[in-house]
Amino acid sequence: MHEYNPKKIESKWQQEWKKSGIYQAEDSSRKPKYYALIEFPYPSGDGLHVGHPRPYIGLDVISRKRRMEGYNVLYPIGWDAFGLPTENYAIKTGKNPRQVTKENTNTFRRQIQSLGISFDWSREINTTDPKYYKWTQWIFLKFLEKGLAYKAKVAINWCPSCKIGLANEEVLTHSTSSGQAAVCERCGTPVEQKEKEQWMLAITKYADKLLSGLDEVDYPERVKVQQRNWIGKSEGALIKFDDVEVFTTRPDTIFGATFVVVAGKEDKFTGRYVTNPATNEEIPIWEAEYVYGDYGTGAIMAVPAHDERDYEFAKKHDLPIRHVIIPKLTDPSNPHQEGKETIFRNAVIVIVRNPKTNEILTLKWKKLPWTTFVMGGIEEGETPEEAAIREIKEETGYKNVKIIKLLGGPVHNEFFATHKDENRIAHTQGVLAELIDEERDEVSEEEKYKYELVWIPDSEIAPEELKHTEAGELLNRINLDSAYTGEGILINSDGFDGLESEEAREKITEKFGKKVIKYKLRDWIFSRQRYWGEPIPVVHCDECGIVPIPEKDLPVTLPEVENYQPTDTGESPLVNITDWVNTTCPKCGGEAKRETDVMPNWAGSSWYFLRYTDPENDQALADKKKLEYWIPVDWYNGGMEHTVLHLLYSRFWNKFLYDIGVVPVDEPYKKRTSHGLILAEGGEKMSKSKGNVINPDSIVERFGADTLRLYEMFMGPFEQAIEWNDSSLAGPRRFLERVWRLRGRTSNADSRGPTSGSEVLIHSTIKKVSEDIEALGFNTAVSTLMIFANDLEKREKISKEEYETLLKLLAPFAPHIMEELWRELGHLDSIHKEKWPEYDETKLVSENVTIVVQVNGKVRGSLTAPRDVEESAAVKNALDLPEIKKWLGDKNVEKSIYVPRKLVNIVVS
RNA sequence: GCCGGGAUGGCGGAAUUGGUAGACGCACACGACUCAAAAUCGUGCGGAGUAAUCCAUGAGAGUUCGAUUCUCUCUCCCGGCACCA
Repeated sequence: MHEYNPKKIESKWQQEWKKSGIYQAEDSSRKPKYYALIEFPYPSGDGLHVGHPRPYIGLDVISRKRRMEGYNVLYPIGWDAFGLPTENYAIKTGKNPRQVTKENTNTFRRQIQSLGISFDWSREINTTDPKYYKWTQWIFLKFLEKGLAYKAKVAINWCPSCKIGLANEEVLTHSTSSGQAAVCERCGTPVEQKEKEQWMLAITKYADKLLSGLDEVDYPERVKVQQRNWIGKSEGALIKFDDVEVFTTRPDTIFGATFVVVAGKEDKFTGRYVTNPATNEEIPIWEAEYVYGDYGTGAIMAVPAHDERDYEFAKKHDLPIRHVIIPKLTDPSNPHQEGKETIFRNAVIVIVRNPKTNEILTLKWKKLPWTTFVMGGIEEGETPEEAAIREIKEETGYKNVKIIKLLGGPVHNEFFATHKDENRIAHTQGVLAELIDEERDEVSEEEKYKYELVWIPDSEIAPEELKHTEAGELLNRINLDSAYTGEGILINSDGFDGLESEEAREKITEKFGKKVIKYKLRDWIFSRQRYWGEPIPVVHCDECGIVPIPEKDLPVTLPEVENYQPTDTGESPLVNITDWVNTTCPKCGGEAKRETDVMPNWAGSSWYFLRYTDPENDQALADKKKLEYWIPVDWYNGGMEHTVLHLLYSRFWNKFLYDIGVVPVDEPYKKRTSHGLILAEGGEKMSKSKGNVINPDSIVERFGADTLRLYEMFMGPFEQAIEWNDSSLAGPRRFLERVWRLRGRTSNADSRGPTSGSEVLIHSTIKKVSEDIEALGFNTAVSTLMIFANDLEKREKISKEEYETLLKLLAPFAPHIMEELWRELGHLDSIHKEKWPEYDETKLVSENVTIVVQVNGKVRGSLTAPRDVEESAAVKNALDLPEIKKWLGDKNVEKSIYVPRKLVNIVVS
């Protein structure tokens, strides 16, 4: 038999597959459809590196398996080719961006095709093709028509190096020694704010739909969390403090609002007073940086008792703190009882500390199983501090104590007082006190009789040993200097006292303000003042204003230009192409100028998955029937870096197109997964500038595409970042060679089925490989196949059926070599059209099982027994094993544990 | 600071309704074949110990007959958010 020569067979089968078109999706088929999608690449001048194909191979394995399972699969590819790097490269080299794009896509195409990915190349698209961007422009006009595209003067993030405005999503915040710096995502230059007229897309109108849609899709939780964070929805109230309107999510705390804070630069407010509409108090307006001018109303009501930032601010400027929300506790062992009277009282709990010994005073009750702190009711007209001092004297006799501080606000505690047979609600104020000296008076006989005093070192105080439900909360507060930001019961809130936060929010909002929903999400700045993008298809006419280009005149194509340099004024280089700019108004026929801004590079990728269903259509972005057949995408894999950019934008566009009746479903992607990056050896990202890029061409040259594919699937968990390791490629290559050589053992074996002993292995292999592939466990799927092949290798004869099963299971991973071996076995048609192997559930377990024997939980031996062996027999056999007897000696067998088919544990003492 | 995810041999990594830790592969060592080398095949390969055996899944505690897996505390690493009222 000849040697395994990947170079020869890989190009042979690639040509063969191309000729027969076996990976082309059918637009009408009786088979169920499956749409697998990867993020189409940006064809940069650097060419492909070994990280690019990882997702392509992953979904290729899925796609190939799906075809074998009888699906009509669409697995397309194209080029996301508009954008800055190409334009900058073109400027630098004096080439035309169109030409650069063509060269780059040729390189990428050749490289990807050398890997034998089962893309349907007949549907290849390119966002820079006028036949494609005609429809990008068409969608823009629909946005315009529906009022979702508009022009606005906004402060944009301007990158002085790229000379381009950036969307919020394209700006990174970096921590620096001097605080936070906003920098350009692409080049790292600090961004400047620049006021400019910009085209905007009203993505905020879709904020709620983008949020609620997440509930029905199968995305990784962290992707959903990131999108939710980015949208940043919060429900609250707008409330007027005279002419200052504030936004708050906690209207339930309004009675604690002791001042108002406005964002900086709001000079007209500072030094003034406004009325708190709830308390009718005059409260001051302060100005602080922690309030943002561009969120909410740019003003807040400050509730220092219940907001950390307000609390810090109030402490610093000595502003009043009023507690209006108190935590609600109930005693789980003594809950309120039905039909009993409920008694309310205000109380103090006093934590008395002796600073000399660092001990805390507790009272150990004599007739009751309680340990408590000093405590008692607050009497009419008494402050909590006064009540505390009085109770200390009465209960302990200590004469000289001082109050250190109140422990935050009161706590609401509900319990049933067994000794009094009544329900109690106590609002308990924690007080911290210290002994000045240890001088004591005698306490009354009555008090002496009730309890003894026990001093406990403060490090040993255990809240669960104290009777008070609120003990833990109060002890925490000793060292805490902060606001209570949780929810609870309202106090000091006039007619709202006793309500819980949630109900109070409703009622207070109703009375003093109005309900409102705010988002962090901003409208999408859609203009770029560059050349290499889709022209925004409108003209500016002195008579008619902004006029859209009629649909029949689309696309508005980019003019050929000599000079692409961006301008320092921030205008597009297109403004200088007067031939192109000067045109006539489609409405009045008068003179008009074309819009010179182009779209951001996110535009083309926001709808490309729709175009694959019908890439040549010149009457619509895609035929409606085809969209109905193919959309939604069943499985979309892409990088985490696109979670709040591309993924959010394309969901937005799809929802819009759904609303205007163009696409059939509102969520474009049923399932989303993400792959981990492949890092250079040493753990750094691969980049041309670092010179650590590994080109797949060299790997294909040395090992072959099948080895590269297999290695990328085997190297580690698909979703995790992993370092490239050149020497590890040898393993997958050797494995393929072994599979190649195994064919020699099958030639004379005409026995059909596997022998009974190997049946368990083959069925469990099929099961595990099938399941692992679905769960992105490609690495363990491959190792399972290696185990299977290793087992076959040890046998003298291999049945054809077993060998063919191995080939079929490996076909999605290493398609060329498996095709070759398959044909060598005499098959006339492709292995990739074969049926995916199925397993028989009843053949997954063997007659005999190995049972591990432990003594006191440590493995000391094993035995073989029939799989349905009785517990008593298993234990008896275990006890009879010589290696077990050794461990038992004359010890007493206390008990045994039997896990069926797995383990016996003998417990001795 | 808050929210996720993670830490297992020299290396990549397996194993979780708690049940033989280190599958599979890389590297390495020794042996066979060879004049020799490569390739291939075989054996070994967490640490200590001649061995019996003991120790070992970031650290410490707990629950359990039994813990990489569950609970608590802590350390470090990665990702996201970061005054959003």
